[in-house]
Amino acid sequence: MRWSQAFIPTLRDDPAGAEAISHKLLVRGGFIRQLMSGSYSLLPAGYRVRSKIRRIIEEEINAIGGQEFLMPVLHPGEIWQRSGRWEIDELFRLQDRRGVDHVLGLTHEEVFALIATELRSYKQLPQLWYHFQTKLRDEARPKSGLLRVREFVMKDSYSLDIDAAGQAKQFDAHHAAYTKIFDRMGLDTVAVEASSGAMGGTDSMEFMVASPAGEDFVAYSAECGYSANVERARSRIPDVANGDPLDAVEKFPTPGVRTIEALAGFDGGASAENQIKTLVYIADGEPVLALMRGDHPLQEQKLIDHLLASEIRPAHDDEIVELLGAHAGSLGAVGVETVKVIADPQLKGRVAMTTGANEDDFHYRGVDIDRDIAVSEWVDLREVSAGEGCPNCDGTLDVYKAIEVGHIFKLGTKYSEAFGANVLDENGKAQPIIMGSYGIGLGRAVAAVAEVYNDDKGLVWPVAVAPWEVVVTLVKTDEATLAAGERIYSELQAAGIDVLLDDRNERPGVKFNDAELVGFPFRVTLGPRGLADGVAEFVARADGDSFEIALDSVVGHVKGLVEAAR
RNA sequence: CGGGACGUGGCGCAGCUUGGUAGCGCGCAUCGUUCGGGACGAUGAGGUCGCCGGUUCAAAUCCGGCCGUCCCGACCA
Repeated sequence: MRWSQAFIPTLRDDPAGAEAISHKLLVRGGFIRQLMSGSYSLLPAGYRVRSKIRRIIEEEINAIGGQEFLMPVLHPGEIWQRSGRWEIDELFRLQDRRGVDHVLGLTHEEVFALIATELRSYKQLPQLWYHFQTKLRDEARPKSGLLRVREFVMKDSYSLDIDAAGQAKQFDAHHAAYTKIFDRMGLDTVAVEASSGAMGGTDSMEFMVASPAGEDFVAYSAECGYSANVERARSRIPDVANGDPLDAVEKFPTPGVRTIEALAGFDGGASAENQIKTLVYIADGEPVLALMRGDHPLQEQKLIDHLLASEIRPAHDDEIVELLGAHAGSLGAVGVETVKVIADPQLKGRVAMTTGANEDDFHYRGVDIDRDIAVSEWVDLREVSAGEGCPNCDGTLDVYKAIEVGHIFKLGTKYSEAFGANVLDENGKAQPIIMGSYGIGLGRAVAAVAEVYNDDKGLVWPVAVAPWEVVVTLVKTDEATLAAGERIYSELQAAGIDVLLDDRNERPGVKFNDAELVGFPFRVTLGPRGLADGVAEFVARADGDSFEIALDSVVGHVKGLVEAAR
């Protein structure tokens, strides 16, 4: 391709309102343009990057036995009702001219499970099916350019097995393949324990790339390598000494006290670690009380995961009053028997605690959890913080921001049961197929690479995903330079290198700056000065070091570097 | 969904408080001089000032409604 005819609309200014580096640079470099909120057009350079990422994924999934499909994006609403996912807020629903419900797929478990009903025998398993297809999600808040969008292409694969051992094998194969895929893209990922959310299933792991533009928080221990999304992370914290127990709870007035801090500062109150925080949630329409130590934050996802709820929310004030008889700020679980009470294990064995009395402006002191509160379930609900102890070693946890670039799930039989995807086992008995699902969003992967590989001049693509591997920059477009450029350009092409010839009639500074903004890994510069001596200039974008190289050696040198880095 | 901000040539912005001629930088076109790190001069093209309504002799500017976009939070398979 010659730059004079290529559509690479570079911009001097950052797009208005953009914050994320990848967003700014992908727009400025002429890779993407926004169509509407959460929807981007890929321009030729952007599409080239995405295609290279797609190719890497395809190779690695084929290598573990994947068979490529292509499923529709428009689905009958009925299958989403059958799987129980019809109510998901992010689901785009629409009706055809007859008024029949349809949905735009936000993943493809339903459709693949439906095809899997054609499997008859355990002898046909295992299967590994995948496709690259557009997903549509009505996101509450699209943001950061390509990082969080409403329409994107995802590689999603689905494993089908007769038993848990088979599934574990395919799960591990994906784990290894994903590690390779991200490594080839130049991304340094950590696989972390994750919540499976409304996807269902038992186990899931997310592949995380550390980045300030990320939306997830990962807790990790440098000493043992423990890594978990804070939605799931556990930690070790010191025990708190109990105060002196009382024979019975004692109600006392606390006028105007509505918060943990206020009660801690109240004469006759209690420090935060000696308080029980009572949170009221509505989970799929049912109220539930979550009890935490006063100074501990609740991690909502842990509550969702435990309840297997598809939707939870804090209760509204009127619901709280109706349920407990008091407003938030005076709530407690003492004597509560009609509502499910879930307590964080940090409260286990605690006595002499203070909590709300379910009467405005009154609290109880001397609460003994085991004696006074009917805890239905003890569940870890606490969100960890940096500096706490690692649950697996003597080390300390750090917490960092990360981009989720891949997610792998063990789904179990949720979808196969919903669709009757069974096979006969060796005893002739029908068994539901055990499924796994595995996803990588292509656009987010492009953005993640851009987040990691950039500097103050622009993008710095790794060779394996660069839109073009080399740019041949002509400092002048006089006849001799143009001829030399054309010659090197066609030789590079013949050598199988992705090369762009910058034959634009622009000043050198403009060309150099554009080349750096777009982020070509290598640049070969030709000008009358060097040509007189039979040399070109060679520079690698990553380190910026340049040197002169004989014209005859250019192609060999570039070829060697590119092939080593692909 | 809660909070905040913004919407004016292709891009980035000023103008709005105090109503009256639509402006700047970049980009674009033509010509000339230049040209190994975002050149200079001259000429020129390009704008329903997000939309609808109201106030007014007169609205980019004041008022109301709506739409759109971004940021923070909530949420997020």
